[in-house]
Amino acid sequence: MDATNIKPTEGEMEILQVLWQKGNCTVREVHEALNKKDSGYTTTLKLMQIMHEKGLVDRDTSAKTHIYRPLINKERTQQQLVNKMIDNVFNGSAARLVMQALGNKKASKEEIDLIKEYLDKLENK
Amino acid sequence: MDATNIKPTEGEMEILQVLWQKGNCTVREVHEALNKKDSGYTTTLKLMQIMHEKGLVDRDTSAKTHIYRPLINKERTQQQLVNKMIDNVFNGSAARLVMQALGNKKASKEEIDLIKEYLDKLENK
DNA sequence: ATTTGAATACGAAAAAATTCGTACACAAAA
DNA sequence: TTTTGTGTACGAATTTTTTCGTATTCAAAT
Repeated sequence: MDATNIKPTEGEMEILQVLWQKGNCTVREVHEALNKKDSGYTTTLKLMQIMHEKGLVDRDTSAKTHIYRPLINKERTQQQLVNKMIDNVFNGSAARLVMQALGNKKASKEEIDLIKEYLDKLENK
Repeated sequence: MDATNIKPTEGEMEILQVLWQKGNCTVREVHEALNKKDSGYTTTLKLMQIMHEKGLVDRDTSAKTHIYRPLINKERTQQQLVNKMIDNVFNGSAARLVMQALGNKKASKEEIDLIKEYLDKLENK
């Protein structure tokens, strides 16, 4: 199966987040990074094994402790999910999504400036 | 059960979209708006009945054909989902989400201008 | 050599979400 | 009146996702 069009589940996304951020990881590292109090180590392990089956991650099994790394592209995956959300939640309007995202308390002054910069760049080409 | 903190499933979101857009609807109207070739009428019906149980929608059963309307707030729900995505997919950065959303082909010149306007408004207060 | 601890493998249970078959109600058309 | 079409109700099957129990392996500490 080709991983290009695969939509990771929510749990898988959480794991991918860690892998994208920290690079190669053991299962334990991921599990600890997630800091899940509500599910055990073997759950994370199983999830990562399934992700391997699906082709979402690769792993090095040469040592006893396996090392996982993401196989799918971060930006492309994010784009897919954002597009899906635009369609699914904002009736196809990217602008609406953006405004909703900016209207919340998570958007700090710095972030807003960053975006203005980005918009200027977008416009000047 | 209080619907405030409920996270609609994907299927439920699709239905809510229609209800938010069109206002009061029959099941058939929703089903047709969704234009799902892969699932039947009773599936949509059942989903909407479950949504009623959960308190996501209300319905008028006085006539034979029931009329459904959304009970949860569109903006608040969108906000919840966006926040979740920011955390879950963009490591907590709203700016990243926004840029990803704007970087795609769905963001037209008009949309970008809209957002600039919005940002100016945000800044001037 | 034995024990202990940390790791994987894997089947299966549990939970969540989706889908559908079928029964039944009722109004309108034949 | 009978038939037909369009509804709802609702249990159950299916599918997807998450969770875990248990067996096993292996290396390091005792």
